[in-house]
Amino acid sequence: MNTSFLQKSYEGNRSASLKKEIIRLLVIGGNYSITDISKEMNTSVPTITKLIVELISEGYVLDFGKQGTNGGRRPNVYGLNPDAGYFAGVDISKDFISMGVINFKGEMTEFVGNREFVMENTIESLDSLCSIINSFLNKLSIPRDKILSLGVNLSGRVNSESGYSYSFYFLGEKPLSMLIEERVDCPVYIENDSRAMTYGEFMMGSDSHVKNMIFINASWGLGIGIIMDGRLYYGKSGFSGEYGHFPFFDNEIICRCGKRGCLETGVSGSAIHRMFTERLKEGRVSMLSGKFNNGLEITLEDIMDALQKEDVLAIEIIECVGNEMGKAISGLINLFNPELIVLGGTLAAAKEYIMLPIRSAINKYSLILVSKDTKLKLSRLGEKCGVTGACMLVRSKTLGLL
Amino acid sequence: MNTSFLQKSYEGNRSASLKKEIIRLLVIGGNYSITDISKEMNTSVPTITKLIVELISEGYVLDFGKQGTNGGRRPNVYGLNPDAGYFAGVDISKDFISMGVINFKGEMTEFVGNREFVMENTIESLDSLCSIINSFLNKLSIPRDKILSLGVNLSGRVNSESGYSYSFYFLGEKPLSMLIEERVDCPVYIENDSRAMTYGEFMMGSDSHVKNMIFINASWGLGIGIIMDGRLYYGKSGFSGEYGHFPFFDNEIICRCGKRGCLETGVSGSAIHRMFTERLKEGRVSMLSGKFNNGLEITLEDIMDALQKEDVLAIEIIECVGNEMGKAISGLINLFNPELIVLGGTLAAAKEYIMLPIRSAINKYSLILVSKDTKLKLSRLGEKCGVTGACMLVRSKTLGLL
DNA sequence: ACTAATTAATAAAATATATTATTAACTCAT
DNA sequence: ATGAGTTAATAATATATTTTATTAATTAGT
Repeated sequence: MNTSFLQKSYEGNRSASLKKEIIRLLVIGGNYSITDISKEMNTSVPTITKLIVELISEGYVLDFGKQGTNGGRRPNVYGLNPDAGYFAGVDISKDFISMGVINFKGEMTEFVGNREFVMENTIESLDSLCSIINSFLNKLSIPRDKILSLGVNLSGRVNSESGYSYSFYFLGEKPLSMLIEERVDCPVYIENDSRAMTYGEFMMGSDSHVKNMIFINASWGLGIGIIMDGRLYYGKSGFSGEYGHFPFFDNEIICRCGKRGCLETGVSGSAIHRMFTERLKEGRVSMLSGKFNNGLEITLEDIMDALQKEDVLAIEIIECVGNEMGKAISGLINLFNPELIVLGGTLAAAKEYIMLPIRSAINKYSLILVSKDTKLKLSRLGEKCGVTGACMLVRSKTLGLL
Repeated sequence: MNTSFLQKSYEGNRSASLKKEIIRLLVIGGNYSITDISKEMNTSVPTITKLIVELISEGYVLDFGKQGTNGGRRPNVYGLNPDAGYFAGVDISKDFISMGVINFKGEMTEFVGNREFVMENTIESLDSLCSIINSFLNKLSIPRDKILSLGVNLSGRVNSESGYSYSFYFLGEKPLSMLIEERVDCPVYIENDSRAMTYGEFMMGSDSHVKNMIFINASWGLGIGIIMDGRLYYGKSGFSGEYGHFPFFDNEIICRCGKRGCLETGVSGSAIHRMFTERLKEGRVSMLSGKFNNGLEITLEDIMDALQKEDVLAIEIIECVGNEMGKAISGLINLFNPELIVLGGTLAAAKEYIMLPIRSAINKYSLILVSKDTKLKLSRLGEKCGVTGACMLVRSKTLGLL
């Protein structure tokens, strides 16, 4: 019975499912002694011992020797073997892609951030994407067959289960995950970007005990991810979290989804970009006025840079958007009563410029009894959030931990 | 080892937890044969046989004899013993209380609907409530000690775990559940009304396979309940679902929560009541004009009655509110990607008068890809929804099935 | 430095659970 | 109505898991 616990056909097998539980524990909690695992899993020490021995011989687990003591005989501690396998992640945003790799233990060993890449809805663009991924993976010191799977983040509607992406790379009958799989020769899971980021923050964030959290991906668009009772929430087809298209405003701005009044039209990077260029057109001055008057395109990144340099117009617009975002977050607090809300994505770089108006709007618009439960934080992972999430999530999917 | 599987101290006990699983199966799926249970639970037939024999001798399960066949030897089928115990539920709304009892199998054996009762935030009001409950329970043919527990629904912020109610009956240091327990001499669990109704609809509704649903309790206020991945969602302190206080409108109407712009100020029974009386003041005519002009109070129930009689003003206002509600529901669809949305509460009596504008607003305001996943239905349970939910939920809590 | 107390790991015995074989109860086609 | 095929229930056997006892390794106090 030296078959891997990963195999699906062994689902009804107690020993395989206990092994999965052990792996889950080690994934979440790092290193454990046999006694701790035994207590945590309500399973006897001899049984755990047997399983750990097997997991070691299968290469998934390492014995890290004696641990610093707390009185009494020192236990051996066991943890995941970092070299048991690697997981790659790709995060595709509007104009950039980022890529990375984590080892079996979840430590990021490679990262390439914000490589320019313009996504188009064509097979050629997909080919070019996959060749970028391939050359990234080939350059690694890790042998290619040690990469167990690849996670790919996309924005918009993504059905992670079926592998279809409906908003980007919707190219005919085959699911996108299969198309990529054919090109990179490795199991591929696609995922909605906000959801992957949420999982990354959930797994790597400081508050690891948090069981109910909302992650807000405020980038060009606005999406959220939901962790409920410690599990990533998908919804019926994996389309949950499309908060950006909540009918929030009574404005006349047409959203990229075709509807009007969407939250995204007032609260998102694209909204900031629109408002900023509108103000410039109206003759408001900014440190970007020069570039603008020369007929050059102002990017969202330009605006975020200007903000860091305390550009008054940028500050003003961020504050205004932050206020509306705080109002929108208040709604989420009333709806979810979460323990934690994490703000991530491009706009999170605005730090206190955006957090301050958000906090004040929360005080104004949410039920105090509910919102006093809720901590609000900035993402710890920053620009690595998407890739970290892609990697962590693809590891969990591959190991069957979701 | 003839101790009840209900006892907490037996949590680490495999046989007790398997018994709980069997009970859970029987609660959800009705009657089962031993072979079916064995397959469903991935546990061997002899083990299940042993446990079923024990559960029968403990009085929880009955052998219902041979089942209609499907080829081969006919199996004995087993199900919950209806008389193993009873669960009482009380639903307290603005002006009425309803009460009921279910047997162990979940069948409602007693129901008293809409008894007039005005809730006030005083000990006297609580005393009077409890004496109503006591006289209801004493009049039953069921011996008092067979009532295993009592569930009480309240609107507003209710922490079901701690037993505190913060919006109503917030009477000093002791939790409300304890105060009621002292007066009715039976274990008491309090719950938010919308959440209890959600659970009732989830357990008794037609789509029993649905794992992701949202229930909308549109009564005097507006609350929702959330079922995610087959589990009732509470949030950190059990305050989730306060959609009525989502900052939705840019109006100047002060909500009962003290804030302005709350969804409830435009989408709720109280909103309909306000709009209706405003129109009457403005001189619009309705079949309620006479009553109004005589200086009598128009109730929400009056308006709903008028609607059934096709009162034009009532129809007009319901349609307008339905449109806004549909917009709000669109937001929920985008956020949750649910499989099912059930509309319940007082306003559900408006049936197609309100469903039509809701449906058309959903088409207008939600992402089609997401909303085509979602069925929208009226509550099947009607006025029994609250009590059913209270009973079903208190059974699940008592049996440890949540 | 030695002993009592504490925790870990292992071994032996006892218990629980699953597998397999056997018997029972039924349907359906001939 | 008879026997082949099917499913259920039970009995016997084999396997897995836990419990208890034992040994090992360590700390803290004297």
